[in-house]
Amino acid sequence: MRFEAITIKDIAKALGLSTSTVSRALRDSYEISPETKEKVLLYAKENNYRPNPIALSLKEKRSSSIGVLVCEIANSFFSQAINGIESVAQEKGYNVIIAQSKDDFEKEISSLQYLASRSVDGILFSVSSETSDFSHVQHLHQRGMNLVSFDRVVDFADIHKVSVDNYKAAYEATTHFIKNGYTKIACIANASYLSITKERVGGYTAALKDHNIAVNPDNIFFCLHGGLVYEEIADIMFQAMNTKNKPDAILATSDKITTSVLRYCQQQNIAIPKQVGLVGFSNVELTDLLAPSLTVVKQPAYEMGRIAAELLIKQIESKRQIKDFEDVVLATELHQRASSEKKAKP
Amino acid sequence: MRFEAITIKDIAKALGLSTSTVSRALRDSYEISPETKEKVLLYAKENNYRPNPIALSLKEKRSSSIGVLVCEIANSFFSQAINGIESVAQEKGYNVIIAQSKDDFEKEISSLQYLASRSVDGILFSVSSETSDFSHVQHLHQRGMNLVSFDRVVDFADIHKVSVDNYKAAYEATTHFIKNGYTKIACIANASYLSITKERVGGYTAALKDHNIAVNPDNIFFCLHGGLVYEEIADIMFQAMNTKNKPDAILATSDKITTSVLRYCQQQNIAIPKQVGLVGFSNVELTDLLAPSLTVVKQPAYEMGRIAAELLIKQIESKRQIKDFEDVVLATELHQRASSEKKAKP
DNA sequence: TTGTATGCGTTATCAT
DNA sequence: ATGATAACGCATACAA
Repeated sequence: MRFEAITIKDIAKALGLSTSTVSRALRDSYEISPETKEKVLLYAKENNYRPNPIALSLKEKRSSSIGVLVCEIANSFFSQAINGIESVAQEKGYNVIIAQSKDDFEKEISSLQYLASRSVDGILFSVSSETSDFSHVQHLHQRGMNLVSFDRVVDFADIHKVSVDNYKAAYEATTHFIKNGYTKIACIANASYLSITKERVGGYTAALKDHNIAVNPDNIFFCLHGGLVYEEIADIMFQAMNTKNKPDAILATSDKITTSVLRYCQQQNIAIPKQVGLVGFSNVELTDLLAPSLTVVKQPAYEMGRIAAELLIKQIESKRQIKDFEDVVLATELHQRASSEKKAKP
Repeated sequence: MRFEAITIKDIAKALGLSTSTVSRALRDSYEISPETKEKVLLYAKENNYRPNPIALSLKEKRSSSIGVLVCEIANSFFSQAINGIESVAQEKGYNVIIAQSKDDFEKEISSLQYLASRSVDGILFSVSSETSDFSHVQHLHQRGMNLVSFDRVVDFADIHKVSVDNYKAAYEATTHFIKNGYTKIACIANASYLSITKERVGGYTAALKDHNIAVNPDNIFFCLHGGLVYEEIADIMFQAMNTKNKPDAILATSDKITTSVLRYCQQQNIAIPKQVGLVGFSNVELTDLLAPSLTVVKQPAYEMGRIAAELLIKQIESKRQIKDFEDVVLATELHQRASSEKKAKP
């Protein structure tokens, strides 16, 4: 036996009514007699009737669900963002469907396609660090899919973007170093073409300039981390710590970079912040516990998720209103045309 | 303009064919001429045709999606489990729909109802720590919903359960203490009625007994943590560390408990493992980084998620086969009845 | 080889 | 106040 739920048809058959009567009774329509209403409602409750959301979706051309594409669910930054997204979706009556890109461009495309093929009303997405070609996103957008880009945002003029104030965070972190006497500050960032990277590096260089410290390009490191974050960071750290102009501080501009730098320092017995200052972007709750001397720039992932979800749902629902309005106009036109034809005929 | 995708009907109209021909051409049916097939396939590709999964769901009475109910997405244990679930779902062509119970019994019921109302083919769930009444789950099960219980499992005979070997893990952790000279070992566990708690405490007491150490009930602490984990653990720690028979080691039997104990020890300047030994269950990748002296029992959340998802999908698909078989039998019967009636008639 | 008709569950429109 | 019917997009049994 499989899960067989009761339908309007079943209720109608059981009570000797038509499906339309039952449907109207369930929706508490004014044109149904109180007795019938009561009968139907009672039967529905007793038999635990639930409208079939799929039939509803087909009819209403919407699914009441939103898709979320992140590179990795188990990344604490994204899981917190999803948490925020889910909380908003729940409030507004939407389902959340999750997909991962695993930082793989091909998987990103196929996941977006999958979500887009009319099973979701809108998509929240964070592009993978591999992604520099955004035509797949643009294509979806042109076809009218509701999209909101978050965290690692795409920079199209007309797609909503939600991200933390990376510039400000990096600026403040760098200033924090300078005020504490550090001057040779290295910056380790993600892939250079990502907007978050540009913003963070921008804040870093601006802070240096504002304090009359020359920006040394050799002190800015980018990484692509195709799954091997630690090894990549270890390479960068080795490189950085073995130059003649060794940095005295490091700005680690992402969660994974921060923890990797921490791990490297621990393995190499590099004391923080005595031998090298460190400010890291992080969401991992334990960071301050494990390395009390580490200054952390908290990324408000949960709030970002909430804001992005609110934006997307607002977009979905406003577009639906416009559509409804257009339908009314169209219907009126058709009606007028029909009646004028009627007049012309006899 | 909203997202308007092309349908079979559109293709049929454009090519002057019927919808069924197009449908069959797309499914590469043998009864369609090569030329027609080619025409249809070409047009479909050019116009980026995607079948509407919702219409398919309605027709096939399945949604190709599975629901996952956890208490908190942002909990690293669950986000890793979801990661595993998603990877299997992806392989098998299923969507993953996420719901959170936030450790709230009412929310757990409503989320399950929501997922169950025919929008998912099966549900993977981990009950909230508040849950001791399982009638909502049992009800779903009786109605034929595919269910797999994971992590915090329910103990019905006929619902699949997937969880880590908690007994063994706790047994080995406790033995580890004993071999290292600790004898006054306290155990901090979750709510006492949870199966995972019973297993973990069972492993702990068994290890003590097997090494001829008396089990002291005062050394076993349970917590319910309705959102305030740290405060609760801090209370327990204070209580434990201020008895005349102060424990020399602590077995922390969950992720959150482990990190809370760590935090408490740090705040109170209790050195680990010199003043107090600690073995913690954990999934947080940083644990070994921040407290190198901490022994960690890794919980294979990802693998658990994969196994649970595989089990659920297998269940869904085998049940579908049975249903198909029954349909064939039924159809044959109807056919035979119809033909015998035909014979009887003239 | 192709077209027509039906049904999945629901609601809206039109009829009674 | 209630019933019959069409439509949403798709697949398929049946008809031609």
